[in-house]
Amino acid sequence: MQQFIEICRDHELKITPQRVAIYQALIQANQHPTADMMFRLVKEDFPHIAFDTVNRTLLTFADIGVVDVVEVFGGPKRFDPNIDGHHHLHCTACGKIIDFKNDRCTDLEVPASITEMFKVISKRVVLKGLCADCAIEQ
Amino acid sequence: MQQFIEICRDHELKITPQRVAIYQALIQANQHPTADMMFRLVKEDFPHIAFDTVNRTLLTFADIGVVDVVEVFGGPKRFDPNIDGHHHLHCTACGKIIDFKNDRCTDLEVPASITEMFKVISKRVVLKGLCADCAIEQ
DNA sequence: GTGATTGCAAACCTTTTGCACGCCA
DNA sequence: TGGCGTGCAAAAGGTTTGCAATCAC
Repeated sequence: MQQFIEICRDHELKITPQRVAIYQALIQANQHPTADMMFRLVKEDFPHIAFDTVNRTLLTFADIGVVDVVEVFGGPKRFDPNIDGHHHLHCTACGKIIDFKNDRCTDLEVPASITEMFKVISKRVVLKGLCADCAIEQ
Repeated sequence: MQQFIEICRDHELKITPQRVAIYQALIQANQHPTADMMFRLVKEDFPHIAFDTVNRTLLTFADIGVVDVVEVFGGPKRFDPNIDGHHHLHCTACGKIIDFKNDRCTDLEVPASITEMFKVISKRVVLKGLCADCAIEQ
């Protein structure tokens, strides 16, 4: 939380009760929430908040690196409070996104032929398939 | 094209002029088009086609494996006529998606701890950053 | 002929925008 | 106090749905 306040100060953002509430909900959220999911979550502790505030705050947080906007295959944006280097499994049946850590993926070197023509900021391995629950049903 | 007809037959889909036109536009498209971009493109040869037909056909094509729906970070769905194993660069400034091939990425082994709990269908390395054009402007 | 497909329009959902009011610094 | 941030409402953009007419088989 102290860290969050510092990041806001660094970016000259005011510390408002709404931003604090959204940040707290975010670090509790575990399922790569959409803006709407975050809105419902924050509203429990902050009933008067507007959806619009939640959405704009999440975008602001993405700008300053507090959250990550993750890759999706259509549908609403999804946010990831986990900004450590990690990778994703996407279940094509239920839409769940599962984080995983793996050194072989994280240490994968981007070839020089790419870095010469493209300034790489982030790197992620994305796997599509079926999660355990959905694999059983099929 | 013969190949396309066979795939349709395999999936019991009728060969309609619309589907043929959309398929032809697709193999010419090079920039991971959205449904709307495809609609404009197809309309040149097929002025009377409805946006809806293009969109639904693309989703059907995705179902049968003729196109791939690619990962995006919000915004409209984007389709990829290139279904060979390859990887993506996403320019965060202009939104361009650039394909690249790289054996080290393609040969990356998914650890058994993942495949045991998740049925992997596809694998892709996704890099975010700045393309050459946008890197100059910054 | 029959059922899949198309075109059209409306509905739906998500995201964006403009503006007046309120609050943090 | 000044200007950023919020809440509200409307608009915009993309996708989905239902239905009648049409077309491929």
